[in-house]
Amino acid sequence: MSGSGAPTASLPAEDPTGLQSFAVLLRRMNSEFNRIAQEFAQEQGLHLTDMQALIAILDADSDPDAAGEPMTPGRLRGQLNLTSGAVTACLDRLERAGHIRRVRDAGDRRVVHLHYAEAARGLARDYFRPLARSTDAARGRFSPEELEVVVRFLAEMNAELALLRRHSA
Amino acid sequence: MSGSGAPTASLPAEDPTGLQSFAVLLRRMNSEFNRIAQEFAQEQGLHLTDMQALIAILDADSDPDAAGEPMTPGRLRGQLNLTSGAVTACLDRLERAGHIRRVRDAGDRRVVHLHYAEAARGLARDYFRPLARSTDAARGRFSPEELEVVVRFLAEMNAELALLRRHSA
DNA sequence: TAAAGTATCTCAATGATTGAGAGATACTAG
DNA sequence: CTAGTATCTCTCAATCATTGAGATACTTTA
Repeated sequence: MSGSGAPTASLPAEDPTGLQSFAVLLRRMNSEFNRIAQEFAQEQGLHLTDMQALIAILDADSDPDAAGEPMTPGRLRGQLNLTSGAVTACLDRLERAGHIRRVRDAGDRRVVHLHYAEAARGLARDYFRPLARSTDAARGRFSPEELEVVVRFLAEMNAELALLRRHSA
Repeated sequence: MSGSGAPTASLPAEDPTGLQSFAVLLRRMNSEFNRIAQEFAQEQGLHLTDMQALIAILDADSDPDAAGEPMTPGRLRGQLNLTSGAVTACLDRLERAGHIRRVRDAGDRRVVHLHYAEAARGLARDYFRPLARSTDAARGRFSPEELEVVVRFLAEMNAELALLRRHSA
């Protein structure tokens, strides 16, 4: 610390539940997640983009919560912040590797629905298993009441972040 | 959900503090963070990689907690999972844009220390401000005792993730 | 001093991403 | 029903970040 400009400085982040603590913890968690994701993707010969796309497809396809509809290239484009060309290339790679199938929608034939192949499920499981184990290990150290608090916080946090998303759009 | 292989299936994630809920919440949070980071980077004409590098440099340079030492290309390489060429290119971009300076270490002259320029601080502030606001908004809805629980959970989670990192290395 | 080790950089090749535009299909109004 | 407009996906040449082997400069050990 060079004690530079900012008059708000010299807060040694001593408050363990202060904003600073949260910022540090959340940032670190994000970094770790990303590093793990990237490492796994690399091991599988995939790119981080491919991995993100695959997970988004799996989520949409198996989770009726998201929208009930399977993923489409267009939605992926928005969700991953890619251009159309990049989405096509990414899906080409995933399809060539046998992780997904493209299926023309019967109703609107401009639309392509993205379905995962069974192999992709295994891949996702392999990816999530260690993360799940870690999460479970952490969960195990808290009482049900405490877990409820944590879940509530995460939900609130997500709601705020979603808000932030719209705000800047 | 096609009710495939796994005998652990058919958990409709009804348990609001179950592992499933945590997985979904954490994953979503991670995605949002990444999307926000990427959008911001794009607005600034930077890449996500550059942004991550810049933050790592800022953290190391201003946070004595990390190591006391400023960041170096070598450490960045490990932290961001890049090759040497990519690190050099990334630092070239950041230096050209005036965000960082490269300074040869006096003691070991093979080593380059990375320091941020003042402009970079402003950039980081602009990046973190909305995130801080969101975090604060969420924080505001919890009692001090509850916040303590959340912080403890995040810390535990990070500890587990760090463990995971070593395990796979 | 020689040899081995370490930190960073160089550069040609690779390949993901961009971005404009084409092609195909859907809606909407005359 | 037809023309016109909007939407969804894909194509393709250009761009540019990344890779990876090696060069360079410095340090440490023998």
